[in-house]
Amino acid sequence: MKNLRVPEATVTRLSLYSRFLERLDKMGVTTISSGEIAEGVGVSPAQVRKDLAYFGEFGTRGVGYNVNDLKKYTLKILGLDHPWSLVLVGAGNLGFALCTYKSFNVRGFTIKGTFDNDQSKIGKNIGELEVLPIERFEEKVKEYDARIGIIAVPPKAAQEIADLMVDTGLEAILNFAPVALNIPDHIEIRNVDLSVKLEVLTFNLGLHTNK
Amino acid sequence: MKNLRVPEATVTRLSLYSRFLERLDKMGVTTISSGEIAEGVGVSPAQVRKDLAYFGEFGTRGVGYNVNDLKKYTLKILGLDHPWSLVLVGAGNLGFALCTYKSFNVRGFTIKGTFDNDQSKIGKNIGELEVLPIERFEEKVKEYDARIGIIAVPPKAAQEIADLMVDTGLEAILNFAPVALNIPDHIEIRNVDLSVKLEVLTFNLGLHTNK
DNA sequence: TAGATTGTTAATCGATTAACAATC
DNA sequence: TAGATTGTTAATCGATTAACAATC
Repeated sequence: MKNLRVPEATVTRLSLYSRFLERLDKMGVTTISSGEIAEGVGVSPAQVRKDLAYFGEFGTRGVGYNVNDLKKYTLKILGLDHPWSLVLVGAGNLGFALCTYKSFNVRGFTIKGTFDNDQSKIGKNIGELEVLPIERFEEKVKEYDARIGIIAVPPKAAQEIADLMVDTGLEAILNFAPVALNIPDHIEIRNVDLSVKLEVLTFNLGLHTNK
Repeated sequence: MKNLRVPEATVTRLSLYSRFLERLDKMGVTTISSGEIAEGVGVSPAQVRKDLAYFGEFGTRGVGYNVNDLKKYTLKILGLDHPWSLVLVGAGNLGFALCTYKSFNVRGFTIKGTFDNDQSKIGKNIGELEVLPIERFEEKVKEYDARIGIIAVPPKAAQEIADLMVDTGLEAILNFAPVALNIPDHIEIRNVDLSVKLEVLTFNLGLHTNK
């Protein structure tokens, strides 16, 4: 089944399958069933097959999937068959953690530039990366050919930085600031909202206690 | 409509409403309509009313909602009418960033203890918080009366730490390690998966380019 | 051939949206 | 009263699950 609108939940799971397959591949596993993938990432076997079916027929009936092939297909589908250059604004503790976050590199993401407007941070190094003044943002985005920006500034500064990213021509934003950003429709944006996740937990803990 | 099963998406949005209401309340806004809340967090007005209706009738027809009251109700529903003590394992860059993350405190979350098994990290300070050896985890969880644990260790160590948290009697886990953890059903777990979010972005950028 | 597992369809389940009566 | 906005129901939409024929 090609060319259907793909649910975002499917894309999210595809990313999980992909990472799991990469691990299996490194371990030398050559063949795997939908049931084993399902168990490995915590979903149902039918779901795995349905998700993959959006993009093609990758398996062999009676046998399963070739791990290395399926790994490559999933990477291709996710756009990870080539590396991605990112830029990050906000060289605070979170920005620092993201710049040094190993799992990004494994998947082909490299933060090429980090920016801040705080004089006490500019010029300092994060690994091999020098924190640059926000004034040099546009210049560097072009130089690195970055299409994705990460926002790791305090809530109050987030909209301003989002505007800057849009104006500079970035196409996608990963936002860690806990605010809803106003962004034109043609820009992809996803929020990583740390408090919200915790609050889902406290809500559920409350449910148990009250019953 | 009380006592229905509440969709997780509703809880997530409730958390967004709650934070938005807190901001409005601080700004001195006293009354607000579902349409204004909707605009503030980026959903539809019908959705706001439907979400709130799971928990009661908080508004006045023809008028809207009292900001301060609704703020308090949402906090109560989310279990945020009292503070929460958290413990965190993994004093790397991400653990450090989480320990110093301001937005947690605003919502009543305090990381009371940080643990690691790396001798080079133990004894160091994160703010006023001393990094303790993992051996003292259980003792301190009891002391702090913590019910929620945060996992910020490398993928390979994550399952082991999850087991430790379960054995210690924690009831909920926020996992930042990019692996699926095996956890008994009665423990609440949510994953914050940074790469996955980026990959949803690259997938979507690919869609645009291919058309 | 017998056993296993995929790909796909149909059935189920759940969430969102639209519409509007109730009511301030 | 007229205008505004909620709470709720019904309609729509979409995603997940179950089942099974196809086929290795």
